[in-house]
Amino acid sequence: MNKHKQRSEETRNRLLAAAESCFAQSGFEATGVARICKTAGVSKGAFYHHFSSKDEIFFELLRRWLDGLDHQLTRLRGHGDDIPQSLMSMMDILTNVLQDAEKQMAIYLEFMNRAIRDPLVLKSLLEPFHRYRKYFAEMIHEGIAQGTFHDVDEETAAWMIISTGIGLLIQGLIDPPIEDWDAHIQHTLSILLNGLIKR
Amino acid sequence: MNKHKQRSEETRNRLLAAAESCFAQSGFEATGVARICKTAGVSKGAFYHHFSSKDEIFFELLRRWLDGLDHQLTRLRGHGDDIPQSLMSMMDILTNVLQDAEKQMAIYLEFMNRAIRDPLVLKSLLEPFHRYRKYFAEMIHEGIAQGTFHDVDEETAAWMIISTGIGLLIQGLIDPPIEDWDAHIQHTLSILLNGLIKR
DNA sequence: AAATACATACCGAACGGTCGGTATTATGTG
DNA sequence: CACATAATACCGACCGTTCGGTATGTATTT
Repeated sequence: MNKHKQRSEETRNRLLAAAESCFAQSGFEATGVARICKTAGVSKGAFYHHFSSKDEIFFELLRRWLDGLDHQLTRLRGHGDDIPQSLMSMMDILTNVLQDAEKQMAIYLEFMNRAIRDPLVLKSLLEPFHRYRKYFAEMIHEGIAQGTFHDVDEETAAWMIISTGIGLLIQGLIDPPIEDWDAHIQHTLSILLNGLIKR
Repeated sequence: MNKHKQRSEETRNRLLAAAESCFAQSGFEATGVARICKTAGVSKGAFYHHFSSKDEIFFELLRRWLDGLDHQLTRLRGHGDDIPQSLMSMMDILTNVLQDAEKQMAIYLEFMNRAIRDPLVLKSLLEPFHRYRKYFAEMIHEGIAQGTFHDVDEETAAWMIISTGIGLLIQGLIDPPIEDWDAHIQHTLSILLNGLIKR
């Protein structure tokens, strides 16, 4: 029961990787199951042995991504009460997302694109989205209470932080000559924090 | 020579409207030409009489949208040197885009989604994008020269303004319970300007 | 032998696009 | 004016291809 499991898991991962690459390259609809199989170097039989449909492999991809985000979020949770600093480190998550995805980023757009049409995808996407926003809003609330921040509307500010993240991601996707993501993001965040911090 | 042109143009517009609606609802790939025709209430023959391919009608839609943006941009160009005020009015363009699209917004995502894959779409999208960014950067440069703004990196700030716009659009798409776009955008912009204006 | 992990061959549906034909309108001629 | 001719706008059956998915067979491990 070992050789089987090993081989099986490897095939499954190859399929997932291939699907991710194909979806990022051509989008969900334009990608055929046949091409995923060819990219993975396996047959259609193998595909339908591991996944019941093209949809299912997409959902599995989405699930893994969201799990990764969640993992990063919980790892960063609550260390110290220097709010601006915490905000900065929260945004490191974004940096990670932007950097380690790089060429595969296009699949995020695919996630969003499907989310608009498919309520199930929407729900999966929205839940962590809201968690993020809530978390940001709490931090800003705390910052205001401490007197560090201006008395801005917390919800709006949280919205804006996420907006900035999404905007950066998409601009990075569409207009890619970004040499130094890290510096760019730092720059952007400092402007954003400037708008929040009292001086 | 009149009845023909009239009827023809109306059919063409019906097809364009139908295509816009279908693409927004289901995406480009998932929308069949047949459904566009059915929505428009005309035959396939009519479709291929007016457009040489499904691609072409998509490009026409994109072209019209970009033309609209350009029109709004040129109408607002250079009136007064109150930089923050000008910036605010520039952002009115965004408000317009967000509001008058509303239900049809999803097609913007489709534009972006295709831009990643199709160099031609990308070029069409990128050019006005760059124009916007350049324009914002110039305004910020002027603001810095006037002493109104902090000495931030102009390019980064321009990037950020656009990022905010895109982020708002996408969040509005995915997470729609926005009752009052106008107030929301005003709020957001004031935070952004806070980060730029000296006090 | 039984089960697992795949490969191959194939199916019906749906796709974008074509094509021969018709109905309506504009135009040239007497 | 009448009437033939040409051009335009449109119809809808149809074609080749590709798609997601299935049915069935085979090799390998337990």
